[in-house]
Amino acid sequence: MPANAVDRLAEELGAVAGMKLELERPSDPAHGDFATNAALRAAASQRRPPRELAEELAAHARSLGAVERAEAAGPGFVNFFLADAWFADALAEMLAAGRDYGAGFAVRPEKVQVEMVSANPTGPLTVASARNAAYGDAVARLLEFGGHDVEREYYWNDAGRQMDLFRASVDAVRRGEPPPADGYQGDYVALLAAQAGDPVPAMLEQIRKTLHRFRVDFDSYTREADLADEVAPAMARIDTYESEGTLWARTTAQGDDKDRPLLRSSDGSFLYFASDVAYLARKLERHDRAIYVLGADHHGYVARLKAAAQMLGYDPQRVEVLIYQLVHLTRGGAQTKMSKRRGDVVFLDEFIDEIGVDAARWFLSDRSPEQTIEIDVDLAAEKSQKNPVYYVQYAHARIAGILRNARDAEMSAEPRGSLAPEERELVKRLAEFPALVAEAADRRGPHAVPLYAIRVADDFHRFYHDHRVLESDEQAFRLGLVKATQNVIWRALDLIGVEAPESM
RNA sequence: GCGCCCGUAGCUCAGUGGACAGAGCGGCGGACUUCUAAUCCGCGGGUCGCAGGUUCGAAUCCUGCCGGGCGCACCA
Repeated sequence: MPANAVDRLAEELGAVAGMKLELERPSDPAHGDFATNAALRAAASQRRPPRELAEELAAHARSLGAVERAEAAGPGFVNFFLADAWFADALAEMLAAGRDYGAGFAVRPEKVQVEMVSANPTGPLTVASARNAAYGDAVARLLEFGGHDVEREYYWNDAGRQMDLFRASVDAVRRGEPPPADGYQGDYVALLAAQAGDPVPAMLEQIRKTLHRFRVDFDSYTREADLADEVAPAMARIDTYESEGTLWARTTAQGDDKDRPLLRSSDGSFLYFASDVAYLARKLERHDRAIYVLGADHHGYVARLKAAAQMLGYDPQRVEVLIYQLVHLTRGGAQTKMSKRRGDVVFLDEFIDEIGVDAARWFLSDRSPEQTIEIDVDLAAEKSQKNPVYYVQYAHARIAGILRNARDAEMSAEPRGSLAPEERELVKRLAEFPALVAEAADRRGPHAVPLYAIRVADDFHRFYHDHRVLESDEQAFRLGLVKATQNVIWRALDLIGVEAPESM
C-alpha cells in the first residue's frame, strides 16, 4: 500500500476506474482539490472521446468515501473535491511519521558515493566550490532521506604541477622572495609561510574546517597517492595502444571525442587520467553508484569517465556526473571575478561572514544546477522580508512559539467541525512533500525543495493570519496541523543544510 | 569550427506535453487590543530569443538560426 495519502488516493481512483492515473494540484481552486488528465492521455489508445472517458472516471470516483464530488471538466480533465475525512487521514500519517514524513522513497536502496568539492588545496575555498558543496551535499541529503547509503568523498592531490607551484610560492615568501611566475599570492600564502612544514596538508585542514562551518562534512578523503598501487592494474584492464612515444586509452571507441594519453612521454610517469581510471575502478568496486559533482568548466570529463567505466567493464549507468553552472557575485550591480591566484577573490569564509551560513546555503541551493547563479551579496545579507530564507524560518519560529505556549496540550488529526479553506490548503501542501522530495532526488534537483518550502510558509502564514490555534474550538486539530507543518519545514530546510530556529 | 548549458514579467528565477504561463524582489494602496506585523490582503506588468516542424494540445519534443556563458592540454 502506498505510503502517503495522495498516492493512495490515486491508486484507489485508478482501481475503480480501471486505469492508472496521476493526480496533480490544479492552480485554479474551482478545479478541485486534485485533478487528473488521465482521460486525455487514454483517449487516443482507447479510441474514445476524452470527455466521455472523463465522465466515466468521475462517476466511478464518486463511489469512494474520500471523494465528495467529482466532475469532468474542460477538454477531458476530472476534478476531485475531497471530503474532510481524507484530510484527517493525511494529517494522521504526517503526525505518525514526524520529521521522517516523506522519507524512504528509494525503490531499491543503493550504496552511493557522492564525490564533491575535491578542490586542490592550493588556497581557501571560493564561492565556486561553495556551490559544489551546497549542491552535492543537498543531493547527498536527499539520497539519504530516500533510504540510500551515502558516502561523501573528497579527492585531493598532494603532488603535481599546481601543488609544486603552490609549495614554491610559500617557500618563496619564507625566503623573502617574490612568488614564481604564475605562482600563488595573497594573505593566506603569507600565513602559511609563517607556519613551519608542508603547506598542503595545512591548507586542506583549513578547507575541511570551512566546509564544516558550511555544514558539509566528509566521510572519506582520498589522495591521488592512495591510488598508486592500483593504477597499473587498472591500465591492464582497459583498451590501450602505443603511439607518439606514449600510451593511450582508446576512449573514442566509447564515445569520447578524443583518445586520452596515460603517460607523460618525457618521464613515463602516469598522467591524471590514469589515476582517474584507477579511482573510478575503486569507486565502482566499493559502491553501486558513483556520483561526481563537477562545475561546468569540467563538463568535458563526462564522456571520458563514461568511456572509462565502459572499458573497465562496468555499466556506465552506474557513473553519474552532475554538472552545475558557475556563480557570479554582484554587489550593487558590479561583478566580482573569482580567481585563486589573484588578490581580489571572494572566499567562502568571507562570503559566510557576510551573509551567514543559512543565507549562503539557501542562495546556492535554490536555483536549478544548470542555471548560472547570480547572487547580489548586499541583498542576500539583508535580514529582512526581502529574503526568502528568513520568511521560511520565521514560519518555523512562529510555530515553535505556539507549541511553547501550548505546553503539552493534546493534538489530533481529527477536526471537530468542518475544515476551513486555509486548513485544507495547508494539509494539501504538506501532502505534496513525499512526491516532491522523491522527484527532487530522482532528478538530482534539490532546488525544488527550498522553492516548495516557500509555498509551505505561504500557506502557513495565511492560515495563521486567519485562524487562532490556542483556545480555539479546533485547538487539538490545529496543534496537529501546525506541528506537521513545522516538521515539513524543518525537513525541507535540513535537506539544504539550513537551520530551523525556535525563535527569531 | 566542434561539444555542453542558458535565453520566460523591469530584475532574479520556477515550470522535462495538458485547463487563462507562475513566484520572489522592486512599484502603488490597505490590515496589529490577538499564539511573533521578519506577517497578511488588494492592484499592475508576457511576441515564453526568432523561424519552421511533430501533436487533438508545445514554454516543454525535433530541425535551423540569433544572442550569452563554459569547455575543446602529455594541467588538474
